[in-house]
Amino acid sequence: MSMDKTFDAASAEARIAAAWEAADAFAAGANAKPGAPAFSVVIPPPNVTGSLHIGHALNNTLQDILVRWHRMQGHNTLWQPGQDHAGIATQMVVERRMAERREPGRREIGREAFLQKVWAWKQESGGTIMGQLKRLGASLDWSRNAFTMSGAPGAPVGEDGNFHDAVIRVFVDMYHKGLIYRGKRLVNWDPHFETAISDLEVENREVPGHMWHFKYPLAGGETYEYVERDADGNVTLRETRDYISIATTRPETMLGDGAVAVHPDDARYAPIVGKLCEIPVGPKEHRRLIPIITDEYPDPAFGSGAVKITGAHDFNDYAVAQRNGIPLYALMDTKGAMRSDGLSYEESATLAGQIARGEREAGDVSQINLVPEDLRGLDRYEARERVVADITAERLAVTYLHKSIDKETGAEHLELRPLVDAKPIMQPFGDRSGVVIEPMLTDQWFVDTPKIVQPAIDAVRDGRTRIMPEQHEKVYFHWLENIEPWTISRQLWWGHQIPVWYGPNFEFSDEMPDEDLVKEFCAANRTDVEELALNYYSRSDGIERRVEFSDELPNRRAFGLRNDAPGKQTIILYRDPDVLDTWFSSGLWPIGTLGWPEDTPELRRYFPTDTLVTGFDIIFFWVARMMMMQLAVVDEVPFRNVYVHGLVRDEKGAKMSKSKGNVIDPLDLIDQFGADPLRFTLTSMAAMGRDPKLGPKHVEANRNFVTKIWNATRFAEMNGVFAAASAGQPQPAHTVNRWIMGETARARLALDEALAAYRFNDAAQGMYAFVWGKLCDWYVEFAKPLFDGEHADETRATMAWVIEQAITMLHPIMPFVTEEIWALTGNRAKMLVHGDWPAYGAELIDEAADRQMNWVIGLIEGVRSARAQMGVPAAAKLDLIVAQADDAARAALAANGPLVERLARVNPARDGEAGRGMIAVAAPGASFALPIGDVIDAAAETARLEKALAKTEKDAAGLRGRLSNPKFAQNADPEVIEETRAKLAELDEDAARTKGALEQLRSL
RNA sequence: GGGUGAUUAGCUCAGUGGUAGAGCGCUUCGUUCACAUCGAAGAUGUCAGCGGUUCAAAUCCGUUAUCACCCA
Repeated sequence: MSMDKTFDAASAEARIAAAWEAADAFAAGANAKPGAPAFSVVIPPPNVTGSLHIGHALNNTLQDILVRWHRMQGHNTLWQPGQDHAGIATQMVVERRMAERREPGRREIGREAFLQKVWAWKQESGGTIMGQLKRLGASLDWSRNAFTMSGAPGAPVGEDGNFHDAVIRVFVDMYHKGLIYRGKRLVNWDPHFETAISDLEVENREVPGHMWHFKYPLAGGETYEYVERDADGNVTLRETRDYISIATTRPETMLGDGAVAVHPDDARYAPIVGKLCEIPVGPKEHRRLIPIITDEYPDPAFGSGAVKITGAHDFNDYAVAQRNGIPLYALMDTKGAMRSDGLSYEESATLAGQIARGEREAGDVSQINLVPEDLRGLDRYEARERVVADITAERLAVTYLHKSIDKETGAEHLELRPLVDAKPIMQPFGDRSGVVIEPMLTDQWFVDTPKIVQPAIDAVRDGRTRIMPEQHEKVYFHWLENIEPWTISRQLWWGHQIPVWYGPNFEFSDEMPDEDLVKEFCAANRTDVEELALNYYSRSDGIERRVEFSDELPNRRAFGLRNDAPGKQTIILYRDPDVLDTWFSSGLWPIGTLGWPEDTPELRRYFPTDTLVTGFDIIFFWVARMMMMQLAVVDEVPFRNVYVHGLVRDEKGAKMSKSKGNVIDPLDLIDQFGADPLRFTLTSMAAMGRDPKLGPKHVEANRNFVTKIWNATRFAEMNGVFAAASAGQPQPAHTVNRWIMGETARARLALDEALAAYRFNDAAQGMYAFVWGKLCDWYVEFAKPLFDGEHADETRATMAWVIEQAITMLHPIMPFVTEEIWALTGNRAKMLVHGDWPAYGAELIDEAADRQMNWVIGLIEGVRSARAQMGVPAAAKLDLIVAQADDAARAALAANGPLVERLARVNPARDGEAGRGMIAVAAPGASFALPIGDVIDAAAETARLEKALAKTEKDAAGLRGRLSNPKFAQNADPEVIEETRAKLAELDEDAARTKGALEQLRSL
């Protein structure tokens, strides 16, 4: 057998991955020792439409390290894979595909047929990311692959999991506990997908916008004195006004204004609070009047200090409207166009006027449509232009005087222009659709999060779940402590349909608002619903009633009842057409993937899970919701640790984005360098609380690390190291071998400590320093002269062991190359993926060997440095004259002579005197001289030594100053004082030797 | 506006109180059979500024500046 010069990642990775899979190496409980503790991790389920990006690569590398580490320790390990069904994204992908194929649209083919197409798509293309994770080396238990829509009605064979049952069961339970309710509230509405979305699916971005300033005339031509003052109270403006000035970025919503609000302390508007003003849009004859009210919300320093209140189209305004009993007039339809339904503008304006004057209770205002006929059906942006144009034409825009000079006549020209500020404004965008989100007043289902939030807060406060790094706990608490109800209904087809059926309300009255005319029945299936319904509809009125299900949404005022014959009625129930937010199902991921609501062995063994590894961007989306849901449903935390990693950025620290074109595809990096270097790079950058900045350079550097350890193994193999090796831990006699075993133990201790603390970067960098800096740079070099001597056997055994230990410890980070080396270097009973994690520690550290080898390394470095600085040709072999040496130094030299000779390129040491033509090298307890011939440049040697002396003396002076400070002696740790003394003594000795060498140089 | 974090070598970053490190890059040298995807040697720092606590501060506290992210 002989090894190639480099590790061929491309061919080896596929082969090794196949071998792992064939051996079921990643199955739950694989390699578990009897009675071993469990270790379980659930993957943050990637989106079924997704493909692997660099963030997934980081996230899954870190999880894989933890999982492989525990599995090798013999723990009963499960890493649970799966995907979520991504309601909006998937529906979008499938609809787009249907359009590309010129197939009839979703509404034409109907819900059931559409869902079949989604399932077909899922089975065909939904597994992309899972295959990509395999390329990364992720050791997930693929046999347990889960899906948040598994087991839903219509799911094809092979998709028959339990997840649907779990989701429905939770909804029904929470409904009956009063934790889920239906209501009309302002929600984020995506006009593109025509569905509600949660606030977390909204991205607020600053975009260029405009601020218009308009005059709302006071009712009946009233006037008031408007006074503005500066900070000192001096009047800066005083004028009589017959209007109040309003600033807005959304003029089209003026049509739905219910009031104008000013701050209660704002003296400028005090004279007109409580009066009515006129909205300056719409047909002149039906101008609406709205009240001027006070509320804490307006900021007197912002704009004019007066704010128009459009409760149905702005979240802040909604709150003001709620506080002050201002009606909410909806202006738009589901596509974000101006409404065309409901009453005529004239009727609507009349009713609204009566409400504003207090002549009429607001009540249900849903039929009131305050969009003038000429604007109905227009897109919201067209409507905006029209409104602005109309107001400007009517001279009700606030204006400023624009001065220009006619170039030809030189005449000064004054003109009033409308005041429009171009300025950046924050706008909400749908994170999937990219269109501007419209706050909309709609009927939706909500989780009453304030009712279930406390256990999730407590669990982190009392440490049952730990979030790392700690700073993210603050984010978690802050969000949960200010939590809003969670909108969980979506106006989509792909998802878990809400298990609520509607029938007629038998307690209705004519005054009831529409939504109370229905009776809700919530149950997991039709049988249960039928029972609930029959229970409700059985009256002692002698009429026999049966229940029928329908998908048709009946007319609300006459629905749900059919008289079949005298004394016989059929109640028609229809199901809520909406589906649940994908995150509602993902929130149940830990229990759902383990088989809940069944009481499965997996649930008992692996729940609660150990560690959740995730990005900070989904702390709210996911971590907080899983905490709330699991605690609400099974009264247990879903995981004990949450490790939050950073966001992978490009080399310059910029966020990766398609539009910037700086996206790094992990699969490209794997193709180019291999999965191991990518994994190692991401790991070494995963410092707690920092964002890794990744460039191909880094990956290349770590590919070289793979090559390095590969070649160290190749060297060992060429020297018969593995042929001779016997299994087990060697007990060598030679200092070099004893030393490297101690270094191996140190590496093991540091690695386990780092991994236990989730300090992935320390784990990777520690192994890098050990393998390259200790094993390759020194041990392999030291071993070369030993392969022929009396210590040849033990050196081979030690090298075999050290390499085996190194690849074992590196396996969690770099599974492929280590598995390959494992197979090439021995007849193994099992694969390295199931290798035994080492447990040795400090007992392998031989302090004497340590001291001796560090002395040897120091001497070799001293000689090399002196040679290089004095320009001695690299090939020249010098004599090594021992001018002076203590016993320890002599012993070290005697034991390691051949090593020093080889690595420092010197002849065997001999005693002698330093003299002409020699350069000086000092080591602890010894002085050496190296004759380099008569051509020595005395000036250069003097300069070299003086430079070294200056540094030593400077360091020594610092230490001396510290030691001579009485307060230091008084306050510092005795250990620290002792260390400082020892260090100073060493420096003094070093300085003395160098001085001696300098004197000698001068005297010659 | 509020919150959080960052600021350390040319670059990317480690460094939780004892006098500063790594990788990459750079300079010089090197075909001795593990590796040129390598080796040896070398240069490079007001640890953002200011103030404080301490025997001792990159590290703790305050403050300023700049940048980034999150939330309004």
